[in-house]
Amino acid sequence: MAAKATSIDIAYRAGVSQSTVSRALRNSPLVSPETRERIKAIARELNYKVDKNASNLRTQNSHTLALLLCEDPTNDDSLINPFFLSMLGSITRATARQGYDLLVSFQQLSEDWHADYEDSNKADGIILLGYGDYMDYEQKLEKLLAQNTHFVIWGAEHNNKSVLSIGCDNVQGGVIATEHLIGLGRKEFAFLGGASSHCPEFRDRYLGHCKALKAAGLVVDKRRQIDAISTEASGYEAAQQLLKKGMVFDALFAASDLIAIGAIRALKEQGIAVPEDVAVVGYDDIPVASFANPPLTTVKQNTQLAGEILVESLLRLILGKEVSTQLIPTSLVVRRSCGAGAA
Amino acid sequence: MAAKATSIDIAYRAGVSQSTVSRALRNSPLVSPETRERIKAIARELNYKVDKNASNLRTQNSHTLALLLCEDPTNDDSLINPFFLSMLGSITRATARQGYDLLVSFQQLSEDWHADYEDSNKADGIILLGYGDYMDYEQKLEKLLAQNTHFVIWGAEHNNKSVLSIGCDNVQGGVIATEHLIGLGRKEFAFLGGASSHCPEFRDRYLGHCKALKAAGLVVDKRRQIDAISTEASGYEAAQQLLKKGMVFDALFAASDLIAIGAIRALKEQGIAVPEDVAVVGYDDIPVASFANPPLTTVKQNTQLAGEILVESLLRLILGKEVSTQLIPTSLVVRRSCGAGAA
DNA sequence: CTGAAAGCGCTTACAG
DNA sequence: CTGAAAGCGCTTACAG
Repeated sequence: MAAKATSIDIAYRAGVSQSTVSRALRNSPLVSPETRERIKAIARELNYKVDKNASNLRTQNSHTLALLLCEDPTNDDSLINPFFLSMLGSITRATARQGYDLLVSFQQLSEDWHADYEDSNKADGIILLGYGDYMDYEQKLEKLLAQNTHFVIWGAEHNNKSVLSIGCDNVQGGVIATEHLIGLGRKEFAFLGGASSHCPEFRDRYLGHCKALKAAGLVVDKRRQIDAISTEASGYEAAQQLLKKGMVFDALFAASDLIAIGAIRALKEQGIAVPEDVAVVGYDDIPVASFANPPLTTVKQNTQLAGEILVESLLRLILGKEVSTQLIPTSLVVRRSCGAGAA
Repeated sequence: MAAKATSIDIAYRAGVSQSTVSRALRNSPLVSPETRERIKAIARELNYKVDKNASNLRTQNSHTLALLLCEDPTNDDSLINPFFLSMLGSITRATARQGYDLLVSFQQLSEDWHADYEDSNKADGIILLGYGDYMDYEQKLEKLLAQNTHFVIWGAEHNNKSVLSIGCDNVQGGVIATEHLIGLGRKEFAFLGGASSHCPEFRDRYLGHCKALKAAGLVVDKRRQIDAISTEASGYEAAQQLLKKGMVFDALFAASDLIAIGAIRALKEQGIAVPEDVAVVGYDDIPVASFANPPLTTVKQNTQLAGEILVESLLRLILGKEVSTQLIPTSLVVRRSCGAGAA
């Protein structure tokens, strides 16, 4: 394998200094167009690429962002939440579009994650992507702040206002899902998913849910809210609990699609028809949602936009520009599980 | 923000030379245990992290791998094949376990991808992950080879033997799916998915399918093979074509789960019961498979193992150790769509 | 066991 | 417009 070409090799062939090569390749106006083209031609020929380690060392920035996926350690069996996949896709694209590279890693594997990337100059900033429970990371976030690390987290607004967070408007999502069901004539609601602040996304969805109920003059019955985590099994169990308690309801709003799908299975087993007896709406619009039986009406998060805003905000933060916590609106995808006409 | 600490700052505080600091932090046996601990304590206190750009520049390797997702440009709407997500997860984990970082990018966005990472010393090697059709990349692969880039591709064995490929044994997958259906008494088979070498994974699944049929003394009817790409819509359409041609069959093997799900929809629309009239087996075991109606029997690829082997092989290649193209065995996940007893 | 020194390949003031 | 030179922060022979 021929040794990799350096700017000195090019300088030698072009008969100029190494500084000129560097300038030409960076399109500096200080170098004459002819010289620049000649140098570029030689660079192409030698398959030259600027050594990022050297240029990053010199300029003290890496043009790289790091994405940390903070997952529940429960589902480590290579089962990533499909919502994250979608986010990963849009973040990857947004990062590339901005001319940055993206390092990806999982939180579990690096005890020392809070410092790993930016402190070692491998990344200029960090995106934290996790579902819900950032409480566990509280201390680590503090440390990140203390170290002046540039980072942005996905999710609900954080208690600490200095933490920049970008997330979908979960309250609004809860509202539109509930309003839709109310509009279809439903009156007795159940909600599956955590309502504690330990799970801020779910809590906000529940808050939106309650807000819409109150606005419509409907009862909020705390007994019809059952905690659940975002798995099919948990949704199944939560719905069973609800039925075992003898609760009567004609509408069910689940804090995630997986919960909704598990709940539908439990309802069906008890001979309860969806949507005839109970209308169901989920949250996330994961790919499975459209294949559920009946196809699931759900609140969709705009992951495309979310990824772009995450990356853009982080970049602004890195550049010292003004940034602010943002909420991204959600939209309802109507399918059959809610009892509306749609296919 | 306090300037980042360097090894010189530590040396100053510890009253030793910078060389000694570097040695201590790298656990060199050349430095006395007491000195080492003292230096490490100071490093911790100052929140010091080795500057990767500097160390990589010096050692000329990056301890980073790059993952290039080569997707069909058709589904760029942040819709990544869930199979890739699973692979991404296991590759990320395997990479971290080996002490490497992982850069992720999508092929579409970087015209010049073949050279981007390794040539700029940002990565020591590249993993190419794509579904099927590497023909489009043929030239780029040649270039990678010519440049002596370290890379490994996911998928079927490549014509060019110098290309290191790791993939699941698609022929064997086709065999076990078909044998299972034969064991259930099915006799007339249809196959949905490309059979040309343009789509090597699908072709191999088809070859395995035919192999099993022949071994059982059953007919291989080319008219019952319809091309399809890995989408629900394509599967739906392919099944419709099959029916329109008046083909009779009691078993259907689809080259992917999405194709199978689309096909089931088409069959149902024609009043054909699955699995009673036609038993169906898919391929991939994507999350949707277990939620399909009926739940889909499918061939599962061991993504966990695959990710590990990809990473390990690439690392061996980088280190100049011996490596060889490998096939990973597949397994059948039996659900209801094939007509076997399982739930 | 430790230190002084070279050098990885760039970028960018500084001097013409 | 161009070149000579410094320096980014490390690692590692070399010399003790």
